[in-house]
Amino acid sequence: MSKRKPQTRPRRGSDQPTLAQVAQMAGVSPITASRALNDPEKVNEATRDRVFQVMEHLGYVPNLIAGSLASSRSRFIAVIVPSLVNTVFLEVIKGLQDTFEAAGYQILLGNTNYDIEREHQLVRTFLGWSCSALVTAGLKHNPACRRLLQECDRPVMEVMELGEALDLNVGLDHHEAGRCMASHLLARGYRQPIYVGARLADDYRAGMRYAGHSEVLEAAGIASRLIDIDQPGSLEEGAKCLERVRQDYPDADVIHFANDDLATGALLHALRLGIQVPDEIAIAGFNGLPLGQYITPRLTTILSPRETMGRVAAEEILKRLAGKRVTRRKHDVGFQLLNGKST
Amino acid sequence: MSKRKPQTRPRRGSDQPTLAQVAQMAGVSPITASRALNDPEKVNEATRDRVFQVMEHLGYVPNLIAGSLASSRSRFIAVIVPSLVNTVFLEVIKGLQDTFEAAGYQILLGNTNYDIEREHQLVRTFLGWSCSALVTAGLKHNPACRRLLQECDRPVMEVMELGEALDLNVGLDHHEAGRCMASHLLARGYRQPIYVGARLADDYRAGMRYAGHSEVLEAAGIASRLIDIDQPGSLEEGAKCLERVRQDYPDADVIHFANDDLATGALLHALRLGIQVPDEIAIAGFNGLPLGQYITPRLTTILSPRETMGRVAAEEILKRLAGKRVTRRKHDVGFQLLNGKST
DNA sequence: CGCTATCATGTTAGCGCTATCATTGTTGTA
DNA sequence: TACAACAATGATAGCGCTAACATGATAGCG
Repeated sequence: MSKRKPQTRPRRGSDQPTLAQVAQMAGVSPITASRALNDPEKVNEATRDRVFQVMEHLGYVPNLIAGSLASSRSRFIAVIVPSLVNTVFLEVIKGLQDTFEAAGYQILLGNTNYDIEREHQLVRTFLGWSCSALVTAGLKHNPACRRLLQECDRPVMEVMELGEALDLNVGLDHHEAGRCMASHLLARGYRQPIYVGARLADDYRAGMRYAGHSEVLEAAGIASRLIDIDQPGSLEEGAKCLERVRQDYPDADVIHFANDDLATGALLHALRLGIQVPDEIAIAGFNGLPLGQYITPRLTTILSPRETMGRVAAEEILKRLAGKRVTRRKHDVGFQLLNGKST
Repeated sequence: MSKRKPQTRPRRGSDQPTLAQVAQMAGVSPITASRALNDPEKVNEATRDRVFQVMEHLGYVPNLIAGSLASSRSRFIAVIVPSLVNTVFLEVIKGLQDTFEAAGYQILLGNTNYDIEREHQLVRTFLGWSCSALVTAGLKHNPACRRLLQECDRPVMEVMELGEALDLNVGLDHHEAGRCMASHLLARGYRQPIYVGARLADDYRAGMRYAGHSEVLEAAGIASRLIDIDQPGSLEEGAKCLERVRQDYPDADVIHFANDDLATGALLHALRLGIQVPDEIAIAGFNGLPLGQYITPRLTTILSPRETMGRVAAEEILKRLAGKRVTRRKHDVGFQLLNGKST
């Protein structure tokens, strides 16, 4: 028998109408239909209207995958965060989202769960989607991931903290924030402070704040003391920590918590137990969450401009993508001491 | 008259290595290299190792866009929520994310900002990315969007509330939740309740809870009263509402808030003003956020299983994508009355 | 030994779109 | 009138990958 030679092998992906079909019905070439969508000014108005009418009629939905492949541009922005539980990252994401969505970009969200290998995997995946830029929380990456980011030839933005960045960098100086709060505590007369963090190995930015805190204390001749619990920060853990400090370090006159969740938990628990804050023990936090600002006594904390961080990061990336020369690679969004009544 | 020369027109997208290059270096055909990645069992182990070695050597990153186009499958899941500010949606997203990411799917997150036209636009975009399934918060869509969802021929999941769904549906009965809380309030002896919501036109699920609330009250011969503020729910707005109720409705004996943010704000404000809760006025909320459960008096509220909702929704979709017959299209995740000390 | 089943790999032809260059007709202008 | 400049559209050839089918080698079996 005859061997079947190159015969047409049907293989339609979806049964959606294609640009080619639209073009044919409108009596134009596919490229004109394409231009009507992506470059409307280059197409005669009458033609354009006709094309749009057919699109409407057929319920045409552009296949963005095909378009991206052909143009090797994807309008994706990769965003990699270590956690979605923490509202801090959520607010950064929101700042990014609002800005990028308005500019017609789609965010690809990745969550590493504080696993640095996972980050590498996510970066690979997102590069595979031809993302236009990458945003990652923090400056810590494994070597392979760092190499990928360095060589991927598109804007790479590291947010949250400032330091030796690969490319763009928007954040705040956590070390300085730790110093700031410690100085405040000293100025208020506290001499037996204790720092309480939650999983500092993961939340290494809290560790940086502790380093700043220690530095200031030691300069004043005071030894710094640390408790690092093995639970994510929460109201409940904050309460537990308060009790633990009262028991194990009865001389402590102030607890400097790594975040507002812990601090607020401790504060509420103190109220409940009838412990006078700040007279018996003072409490400070970090983040400036609404909650801490809404209880009495108002929590002393440091406000981190989270949404701003996302917005600024997005704006800088957009500038780069628009081909503008970027003068400043590093943006310090700063922080603000909220002098409450808990210290 | 020589027309034109079909001369080769170079056009490389990125300068990344391609599968073809990998294949050539490994001395196999492209399809074998492709199989080594996507169907490892179908390739001889020695060959596979050789291919992987070359990939490693070249720093090959698979172009997922090309792969998706060729296979018309994308491993994207579209998730459309009306807001990112509200932690409620965040927790649903988290449930979705964890489950889908573990199954190798990537979430495409869209935020409508309570704009129903925007939802339509997002659905179009996401269909353009050949997403494998769509998840939207709520059952309300504009007609064009509804048609798209109906005809897109892939799993469509509507989460948050139960009702007349297009396809799959996971959520809870908000009307019943409203009834539940109202019954509780009646049982506790309150007779002058007032319901306070924030932007009920947007947050229509809170409106459904109000409907349930009214129904129960009216059955008991009590007229229902409503305040609908034009701000998103927050601690601060909750506090303002408390004052407003005290002034405009001095007879009110309980405030049933549409959410815990408002309720907690009111509760904290009452503490601050020295108003006795629940003796002078009782307070109830909805959601079961940790905060409300962590203050004294503990907030009476209804716990909505948010992360569970996301997880169940993802699991149902995955079942469908795996080709399993889905027996139940509708999943009621229920809710739980948290009987606190504020009522 | 002939025959089928299975494995490992290859050939060909797209997926649906856009970059690049080419072609036509129209207008401006010296 | 000649010619450049432009506006509108089209022909062709990919983007990088995989589906569908094909092939050759080896194994299994009565």
